[in-house]
Order: sequence, then structure tokens, then C-alpha cells
Amino acid sequence: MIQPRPFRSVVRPALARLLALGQLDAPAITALEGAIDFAKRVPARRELLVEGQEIGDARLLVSGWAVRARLLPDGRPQLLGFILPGDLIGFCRQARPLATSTVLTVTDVTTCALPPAALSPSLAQVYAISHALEEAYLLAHITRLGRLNAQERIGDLLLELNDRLGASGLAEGGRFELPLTQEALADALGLTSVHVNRMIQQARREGDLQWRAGQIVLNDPAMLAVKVGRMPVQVCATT
Amino acid sequence: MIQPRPFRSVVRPALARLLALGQLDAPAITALEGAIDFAKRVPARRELLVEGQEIGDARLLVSGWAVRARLLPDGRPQLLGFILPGDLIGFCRQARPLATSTVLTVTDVTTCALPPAALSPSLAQVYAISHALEEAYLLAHITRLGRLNAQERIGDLLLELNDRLGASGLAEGGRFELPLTQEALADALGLTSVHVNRMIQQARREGDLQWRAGQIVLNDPAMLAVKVGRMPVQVCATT
DNA sequence: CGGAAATTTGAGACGAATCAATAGCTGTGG
DNA sequence: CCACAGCTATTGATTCGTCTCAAATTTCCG
Repeated sequence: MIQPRPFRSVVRPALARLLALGQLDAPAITALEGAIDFAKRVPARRELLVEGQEIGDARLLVSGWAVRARLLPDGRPQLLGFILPGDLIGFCRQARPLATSTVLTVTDVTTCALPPAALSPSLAQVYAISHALEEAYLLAHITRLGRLNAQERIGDLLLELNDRLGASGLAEGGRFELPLTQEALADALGLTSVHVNRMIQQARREGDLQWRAGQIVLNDPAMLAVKVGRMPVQVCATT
Repeated sequence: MIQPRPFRSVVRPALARLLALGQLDAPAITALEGAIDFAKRVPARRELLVEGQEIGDARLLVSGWAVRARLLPDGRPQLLGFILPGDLIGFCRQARPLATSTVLTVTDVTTCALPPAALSPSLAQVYAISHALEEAYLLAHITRLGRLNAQERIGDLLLELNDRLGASGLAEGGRFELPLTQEALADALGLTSVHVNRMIQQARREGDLQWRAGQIVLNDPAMLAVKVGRMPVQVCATT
């Protein structure tokens, strides 16, 4: 029998992530599955949005990783946040919005059109939660940069990624794919790649993590969370 | 003749700021003026929202300053962003939202209920722009903490405050009230108050600014912007 | 006027950056 | 299948920016 939806297994994480944010009714799920079937591939290191340019229609990241980044006058980038499967891209409410940051693909990626929120109240609610979470991650990033030292920043970011990927089934037991170079990590964390390297090695020596061939294993996420003073994220009350 | 609206002069900045964000139709302005007439006073150093607790109805900051902050386990606060007259407080779209940060009054403050967006499309648009701007300021803050040195961080933040206060008429020609201690500045910028002090003095010596009795004067905002590599903020296309 | 808060100053320590070089890995073409 | 190019990761030596601790001074406010 021919498989009608070839990407189904790849697609599950994005859908799983949205479902983890809140109940979705049948029309919403149908619309999302339909949209995902028409997902388009984009190679690594391409611009999905450019800071200051007009944003077209919002999209959903179906698979792969992207980042929000800002390029400084001196050429060095500051990575503002990571966009993972199930995250929205360019979702805003004002008319004729301009991108406040550049969005770059990190890996090969698939994205699809975002079904309109008007389609279902449950869909609108999930989008709102997703948007609120995105802001919460920005706040967490400010705190990381403002008050944590290098070792804590790395640990805290990896824990956030572990949590977020966990919601879509892309992380389990502290283990997940991390398609980032140490330099990219440095650009996110306000450090140099040399120093990130030293701190990663220290974390390895201290038994906090393993990292080989793009695979991260956090040996004890709960313990690491205590070590770096991490706080959980929640944006709405669950009944 | 008796003045019907005693706060009118204090109130203008908040209204001016909203008008600066976009056209507002008559019903929207009427509703805002009406809401502002019932503004309530809150003394300095009170919590308007508490991280993790449910947010009630959104409010508008009419006068005074507030901050979004996160308290770390070790007790030190990280200030995430400043809330100025005309800014929204607790504006979100998801059901039963929880505050992602604590909001503290810095000075004595007045706030009023936020007229519902449903009242007028122009009001909804202005709220959306305000919300998008708030996110843009978070991104700017991440960049400050991630890639600027102490001197640049201070200059860049003061320039942002100058721009934002300028939109409501509370800053003019680089001059504005700054009701913050050097310690608060340090808590926002990921520095110590000792180091903020030294850098402020250096900025004074270099002729970049004056700061006496809570009044800041940026001697040459445009030049300072070049010096710290500052980028402007814009969130939607103006026709 | 008195006391608390905020600012200022100094000396020394430490974390992270910088500069520079080496080693490992990946893919590509001959 | 090997050689080479170009990233990515690793290591070392040194410098620099910011923190820490401590104390003095000024400003603010009741």
C-alpha cells in the first residue's frame, strides 16, 4: 500500500508540539495536517525573514531548526532565540508588520503556511499560547545573559532546549539532536567559541553532559537544573 | 472656571504615546480618555503583577515608571524592561494568562483599565503595535546584554529610553527624567552598581551626558548612537 | 538635623576575551 | 581511495573588563 503522506513521521513533532500547548478541535487538526502536507523545503543557512523587511503570511516550522538573529554593525551576530518544530514564524497581529529580527535556517528545514486563527477558537488559543511562550523564552534569555556565568548559561540553554524539544517528542531523557556549532552557541550566549569550548569540556568532566556527533545527552537534567538555578516556564493556567 | 479633568496635563503623555503608534478614531480616543479619568494611584515599589500568578484585566500605565523583573533564586533581580507612560501592562490573548514576569512600580504611578480592543479596529491595531514594540525592546535588550560592553550598554539603554519617552513628549532634545538608581540600572544591564558608577563618570568626562537630580541630558543623542552602534526600532510599515 | 540610601573611590581577584597555533573531521575531486 | 581544503574543535599564553570587598562621602527625606 502506498503511503499517502510521505512526511508523516517527520511531521509528527510539529503537530505534537501544538497539541501539547492546548486542546485542538477536529477542524483545527485537519487544517494543520492539510497545511503540513504542503510543507516546503528550505536548505540550511537561508533567510526566512529579514529584519526590517515586511513579513508576509505567518508560517509553521514543521521540521529542522531555525534561529532569530540580529546582525550588529561590526558584523557579529547575536542569536536571540531558537525556533523549533511546532514554533510559529512571523506570527503577529498588527497590519503590515516588519520583521524585528532576521530568521535564519540552521539546518535543512520544512515550513508550511499557518492555518488562519479564525478557523477555530482552539487554534487561536494555541497560537496565543505559542506566542506568549516565545516571549517567555526571550525573558529567560535576558536573564541568562544578564545574571548567569558562562557555565550556567550553557546548562540553562540546553535545559530549555531539552524541555521544548521534549514537548514534541524530539527529546527524551535528556537526549536530543543539537545541530549547532560551539560558535553558534557562543553567538547566542554572548560568549566566545573558545570559552564555550572550555566550559563544555568542564561540563563533560563534571559528568553533566555528553556531546558527540551532534547528539546531546544531559546525564541528569533535574540535577543540572538545580546546579544552574533554572526556573520553569508557564504562560497560562491549566484547568 | 473649574477644571473638569484634574489629571489632564499628567495624562497627555500616555495618550500622546498611543497616538504616536497609529491613527485612533473618535470612539477609541473617547474610551481612552474616559478610562484615564478613572486612573488609580499606586505608590512606588509595589507589585502590579507577580510572576506565575494569574493576570487579571490588562491595564494602561498613565503616569510614572514601572519595570518588568525576574527574581533569581539567589535573590538578585534581573530587570527585563521598563514600562513607561502609554505602555500596556498584562496585555495578552490567551485564556487565563499567567504573568511571565513580575511588574514593579518604580515611582508612584497611575494606571487605568485598558479599553477593550473590540471597541475599534484602530484601537486593536494600536495595541498590536504596542505589543510588537514591547517584544522589539526585549530583543534590543538581549543584544545589549549579549554583545555590548558596559559603556555601550548604558548609552544604548539611555538612548532607547530617550526615544520612547520622546514619543509621549516626556523627553526632548536628549533631556528626560530618569527615576532610577545606578543599582537599578545595573540590575537591568547585568552589571554591578559600582561598575555602572564608574562608566557613568567616564561618560560624563567624555561629554556624552549629564545626570543630576534624576534628570538625564544626553548631550548629542545622534553622536552617542553612532558611538554605541545603536540600531533603530520599527515594527510596522507606515503608508 | 539625623539617619538611611545612594554615590563615589580604591585595591585586588577572577572570569572571559584575545591571539595564535594545532588537531580532527567532512566532503570533494582527481 | 587518497589528498587536500575548509570548517570545527581543542589547547596554551596573555590581556582586559568587570566583579568583589571595603570604606568614605554625598544626597535624600522625614
